[in-house]
Amino acid sequence: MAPFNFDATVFKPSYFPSSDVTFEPGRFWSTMRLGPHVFGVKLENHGDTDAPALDLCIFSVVPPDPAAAGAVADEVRWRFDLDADLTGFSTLAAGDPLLGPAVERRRGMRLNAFQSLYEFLVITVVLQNATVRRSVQMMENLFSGFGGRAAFDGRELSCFWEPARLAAAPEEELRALKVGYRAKTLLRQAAAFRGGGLDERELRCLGKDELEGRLLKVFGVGPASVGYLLFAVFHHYDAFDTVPPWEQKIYSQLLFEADLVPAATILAEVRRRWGPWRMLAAHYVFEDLFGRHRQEPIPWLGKLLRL
DNA sequence: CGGCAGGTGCGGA
DNA sequence: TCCGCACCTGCC
Repeated sequence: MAPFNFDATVFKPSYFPSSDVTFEPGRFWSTMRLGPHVFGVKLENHGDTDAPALDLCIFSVVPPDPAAAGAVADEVRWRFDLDADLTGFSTLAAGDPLLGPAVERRRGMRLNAFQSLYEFLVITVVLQNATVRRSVQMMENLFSGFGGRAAFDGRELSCFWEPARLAAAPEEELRALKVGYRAKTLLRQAAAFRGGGLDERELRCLGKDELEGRLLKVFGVGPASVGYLLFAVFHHYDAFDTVPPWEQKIYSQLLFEADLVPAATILAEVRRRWGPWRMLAAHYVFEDLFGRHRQEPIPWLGKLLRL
């Protein structure tokens, strides 16, 4: 679906770097695990924002059968939200002085979580109560302890592990990877997936409220993580019902030009301004801010980002 | 060296 | 339902 902005979709300035994905203008590489199989995925941009065209190349140790290749393609389509129709969103943005310029600069950007539900859950756990640098360190330690490496197309990237593999490890093995008290959470989550009690495909069909309830039952998932999951993994554009402490400071500046505004005030404001599009809108404003910060450092943001 | 970070589960009011 | 507290680790 047009408009589709390849570069703004595959590269999010606010995301922490991770060795399972890499990109350059017009190209994106990642590993993708589907059950026991690990694939290399390469995407190339062959169109432009108003006439999008993508080339997908799939790498594997043995040639994938058509069904497996189709499954990878379907996942790419879902994870980059390629079928999204953002017509209503564009109309909304046009009349908003904060959102408008951000959408103009990143027109056609989609949400992007190039991970499965289980994998993204691991990401939310390493984000908890940690600075960015430490999150990166924990994630990379987990890749080296439980994940693997896949070399394809002249690159070598990390890949995630199967939940069963991590679930079988003793807690000390995880603690040795410097994840601290998160070891218990990682073990319990992996065990939940090993048992097959959480089926991502099935969960995608649920409504937001029921889905949220199911996710909150997962050990280690609270209000902040569930918001990230609902938006990034399940594409609920309105999943902005909680503000984590560090984002509260950023939205206070963006929306009110103040140091710290109560969370409830921020939530009421984004509902009023952006309604059912509020998380997608916030995503645009956020990525635009971080993107501009990379080009030309924004002093107040620099102070908030503890590396 | 104590405080704190891109939260969460738990026990008690 | 709401609140206070502990929690790995590493930086400030």
